[in-house]
Amino acid sequence: MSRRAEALELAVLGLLHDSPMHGYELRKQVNALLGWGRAFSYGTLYPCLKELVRRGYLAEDVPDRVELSGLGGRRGKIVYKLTPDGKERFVELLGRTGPASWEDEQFGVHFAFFGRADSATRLRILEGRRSRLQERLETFRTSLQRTRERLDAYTLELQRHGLESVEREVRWLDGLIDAELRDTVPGRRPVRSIHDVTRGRRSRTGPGKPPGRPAERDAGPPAE
Amino acid sequence: MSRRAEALELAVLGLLHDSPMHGYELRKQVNALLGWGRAFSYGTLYPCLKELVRRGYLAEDVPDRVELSGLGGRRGKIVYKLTPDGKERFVELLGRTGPASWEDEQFGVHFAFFGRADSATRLRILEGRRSRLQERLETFRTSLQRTRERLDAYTLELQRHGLESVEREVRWLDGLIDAELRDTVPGRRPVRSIHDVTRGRRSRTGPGKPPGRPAERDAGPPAE
DNA sequence: GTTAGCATGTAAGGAGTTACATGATTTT
DNA sequence: AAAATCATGTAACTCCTTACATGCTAAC
Repeated sequence: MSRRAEALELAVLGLLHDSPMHGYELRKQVNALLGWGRAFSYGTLYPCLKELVRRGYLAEDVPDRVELSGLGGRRGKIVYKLTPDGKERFVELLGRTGPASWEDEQFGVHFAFFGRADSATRLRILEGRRSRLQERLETFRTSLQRTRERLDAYTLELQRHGLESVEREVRWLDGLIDAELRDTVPGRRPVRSIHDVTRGRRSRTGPGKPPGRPAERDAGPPAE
Repeated sequence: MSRRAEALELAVLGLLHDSPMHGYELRKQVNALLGWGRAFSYGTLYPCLKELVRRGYLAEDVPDRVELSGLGGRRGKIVYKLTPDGKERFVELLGRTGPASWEDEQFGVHFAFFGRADSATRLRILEGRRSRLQERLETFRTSLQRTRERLDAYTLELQRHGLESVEREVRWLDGLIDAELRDTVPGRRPVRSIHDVTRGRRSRTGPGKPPGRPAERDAGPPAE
């Protein structure tokens, strides 16, 4: 089973946990959750639902239109909902903190359901993702350094922009990790607002920059 | 042929235009160009090279190890280079400004070779991409507005972050478009530095997109 | 002399989309 | 009553990766 398919499973379980739905509606929600280029087609979703039913994680609510047998086959909304086994499965998937959970395909779904995970899980995934991105950054930077001379302005600008995007995401993660630590380590206050957090303190890498600055630009590539 | 495969073709032609290479080296360069999650495997690259040779766009430089015939088959670096037909093909692909050129799969490659395209092409692609992203933004925002109430802090933060990233890319494009206009419309100075441009003026959301609006030709398959 | 990286290829298989088939319900 | 959208499904196909097979060349 691919990482993407696992992401789909988690998304389906998580969304149906909230409220039962039929496939058509579910697809829209899943795709909204996964965002932009991660959309799934019906050809993927329906078979996946069938499989989850087969494994006992979902139950189908077929509207009682029994009488119409004989022809065609039933055509009516099928509402899916989680079984107790499904809820168990959801919790199990939610608690997984291996590399898969912070790769591109799955990080988003895991994050979306962070509200139902415990703080330790959140922290492991956030930190895993951060170091994954930093790794990516390093590969990027070194390979850029080797070829910098031979690149024209546009290619260079493309690389620079890519680099900046990843750097930005690292800083975002820094903020979230900070918040996670602040909220749990000292006094165990519940998470209340994540919003102000992203422009709170950051930089767990250095002393610098007291709070306040809206962080609009900056981030020049590494000094050197 | 998929959009991704077209991106690969353009990348291969563009990189070999600069300097002949063998497959192994080429793969690294291609993947560096396409960046992060867009990497291709040998299973894709080698057949692609063969195909481009078959179509007459590439020529193989097999080192003259002729004598060793009979057994195994040749094992030596095969250096690929562009044929005149290949150069023509590159220019043709480079000049294409249809929807495909600004979708996620291909925008990056097109941008990387902007140095060899004319300003009109650059402008069409940049504007096409910008309006594509703005479209995405709008879908996002409206669907967010409908569901905002029922989302918890983490889901909301994920959406907010996604939105911000796209907004950021739009502003980046604004800067590039501005630069393109400044450099070509008034006095035809050559492009010199793209770097300072990204923090130039922005806000192009008003009524007037000055020059020719992006033409909707060459039939992209409708999104949904 | 053996590991590690360079280098080329291919066959099998998986994952997911497209295109189609069908029909219900709502809107115009 | 037509059009649009909601809704469910499946078979064929495409693209791409994985895993394997082969052998060269440099370093340790």
